[in-house]
Amino acid sequence: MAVVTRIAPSPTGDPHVGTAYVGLFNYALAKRHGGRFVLRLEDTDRARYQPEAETRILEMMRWLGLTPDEGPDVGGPHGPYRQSERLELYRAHVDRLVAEGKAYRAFETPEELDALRIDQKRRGVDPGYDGRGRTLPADEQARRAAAGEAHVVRLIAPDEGATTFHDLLRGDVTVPNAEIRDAVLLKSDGYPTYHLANVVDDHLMGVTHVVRAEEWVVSTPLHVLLYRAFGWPLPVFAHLPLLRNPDANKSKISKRKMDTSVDSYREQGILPEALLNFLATMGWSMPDGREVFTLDEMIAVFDVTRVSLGGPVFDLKRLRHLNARYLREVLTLEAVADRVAPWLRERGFAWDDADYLLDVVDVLRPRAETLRELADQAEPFFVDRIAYDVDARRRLAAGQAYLEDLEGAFSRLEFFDDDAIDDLLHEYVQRQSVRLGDVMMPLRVALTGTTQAPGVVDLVAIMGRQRTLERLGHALQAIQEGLPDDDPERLKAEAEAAAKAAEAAKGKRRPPTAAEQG
RNA sequence: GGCCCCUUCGACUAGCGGUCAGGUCACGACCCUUUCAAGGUCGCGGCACGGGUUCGAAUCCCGUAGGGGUCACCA
Repeated sequence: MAVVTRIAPSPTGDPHVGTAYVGLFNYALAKRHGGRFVLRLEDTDRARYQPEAETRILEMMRWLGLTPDEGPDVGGPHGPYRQSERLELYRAHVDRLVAEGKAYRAFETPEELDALRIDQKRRGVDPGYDGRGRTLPADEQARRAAAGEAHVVRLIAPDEGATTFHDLLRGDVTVPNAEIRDAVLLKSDGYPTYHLANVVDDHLMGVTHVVRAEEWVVSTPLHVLLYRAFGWPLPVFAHLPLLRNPDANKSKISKRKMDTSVDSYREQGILPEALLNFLATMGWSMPDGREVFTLDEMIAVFDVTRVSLGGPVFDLKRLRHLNARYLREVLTLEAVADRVAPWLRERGFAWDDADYLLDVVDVLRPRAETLRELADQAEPFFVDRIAYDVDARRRLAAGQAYLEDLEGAFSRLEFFDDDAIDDLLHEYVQRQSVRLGDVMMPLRVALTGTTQAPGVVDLVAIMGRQRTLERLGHALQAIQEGLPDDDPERLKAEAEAAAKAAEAAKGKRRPPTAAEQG
């Protein structure tokens, strides 16, 4: 039997890392068995619905490479894949349950239910719907409904006994039926609740394995009751552990306590393959212990049974470290250059030949954990003017004499390559009988404006004679003028203004304002 | 609070009756070194607790504690 899994996100906000997490495992399970992966939008909460969230979820899946075989954007034999477009289906199924006496129409208003809960709390009784609507005669239910009276449809859940389901990861889970109330199946606005829509859709879409987050464990018995009411076979259930906040208690991951938006990580320069790899290690591990692996490598050996149940903390440091490893050892130099190029262009940086970019990325990639950091550090290689930070200015003044000598030496250097530069520098240092750093640091600072940068020989070689001499000239001038460029804030503001202007010029986001044009 | 689930270094995990309890991140030290990184070496640090079962328990059972989830006309 073909394996069919699904991810059923709710378009109510930013694309969530939890969706990516559960999506990854569903995708891997389906692909491992040559099955299908379905994406279904659970947009039945019209109060929280956000139209743009829908496209952002689809875009997130595309970005991650977890492309569904069936879904709202790609279609499929069991569509539509948007629950709001399947209302008739749910209504028909509910009608059937009502006709068979397995569900009933209940007419309590939300206010009445609130009052009931308050009363129950006061009496010290467990809160929850008490099934009072069950006693309303069927013809009475039908009459009031036909008259247009607002109502919901509830499932008749057994009061006695217990319901058990088998979880692939936890074994049998049993919940007393007394805990399962007569759940609302169809809301008064005609939309189904999660429970109904979920069961109906999973069945109709042929879902064989329901892999979802642990928060659904306790409602699974209700789903089992529904499957039974319809006379449908049960899918295999597996509940993944909940991703946790890095707080003391490890509570369920929430945007109140940490960044849960995949878009946000993308904007920070996290690579999709690093995020996937990271997510894969949350509760799961490669049988051979490898910690860096691709999606395909994961699929090749994926076994949902290997999922461990402790709630894994979403640790940013580990994500960043993994991302850094992708930048410097997993992806090829060319690939990293391709990834970072858009970030550089966004900053208004330009380069003539691809090799220049490659050289820059080559020296920077061991120093950056994200694409954003890489782009930030690349700035001195692309801008015309650099700003000197506090440390830099101190080192500059101390190195004035060396910089003057080197300006001459570099301009006279015949072959401007790595070896020649290296020789020149070391010979110079030896002749001056000073410490290497006394010369290198002022030079580094003159070239980059900061003390934390790649090796000087690399810098000079990559920047080339012209840019190197320009930088030295500018630095020497600055020193003579008492370092008037000692306001990095101002230069930064200028750079940002320039970048904004470049962006506006491209007309990407909006037309330039009159002020900007003038 | 009721119910359900979970419990190996600070974090992510390997382990599935006999291991000096292994790896990764983080942290610390040292090496390398023109700075910062990267890299290398080493270190720190754990089976929640108590009972069983067994010749033998991180591994099996029970209890306790702790944590999480859930108790909506949200998913």
